[in-house]
Amino acid sequence: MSNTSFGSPDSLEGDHVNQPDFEFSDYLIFDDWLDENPTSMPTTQNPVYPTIEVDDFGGSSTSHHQVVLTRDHGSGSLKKDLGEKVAFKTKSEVEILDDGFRWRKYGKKMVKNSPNPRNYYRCSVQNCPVKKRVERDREDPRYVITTYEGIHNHLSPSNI
DNA sequence: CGGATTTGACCTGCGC
DNA sequence: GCGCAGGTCAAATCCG
Repeated sequence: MSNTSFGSPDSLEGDHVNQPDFEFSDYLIFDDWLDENPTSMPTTQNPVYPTIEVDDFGGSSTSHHQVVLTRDHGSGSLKKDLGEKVAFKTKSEVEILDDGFRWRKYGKKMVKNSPNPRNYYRCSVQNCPVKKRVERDREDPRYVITTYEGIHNHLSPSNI
């Protein structure tokens, strides 16, 4: 897969399009953060869209992450949710960010809401029910919206 | 050879 | 009841 259609000359780092250093587990801290701020707990009635700026990723690039935590745990919900549902909005040229886990793409779909295709990934670990949805922002193709669904059953890919 | 990727088809839920 | 949109599967293909 050598699709480098997004190889824009406006490279953030010049060489490394894949941040090889940062631990994606850092993102998961946001979930804890939410847990400690129940007053900020977003609901289906009052969604909260906190914006977190991370300017120390790998120490070489500045990234802005908008975190949208969705707790669609309504008692009347007919859908069965795998657990947590977290959406990240990340400024990146590539959608395949090295978050430390191994993902296997299992689908691609063109969504009506966006001119860009939406990609579906699943954690390569068999026990892991975690799914990931990646799509580009409709208004800002430079941004990638990543939605995680579920919780990893394993500590880290290194522990497989 | 094994694992990952691709792409179209199929299935399900929801709205009208 | 029908159509649309989103989500998932699975066979074929490619790469390391």
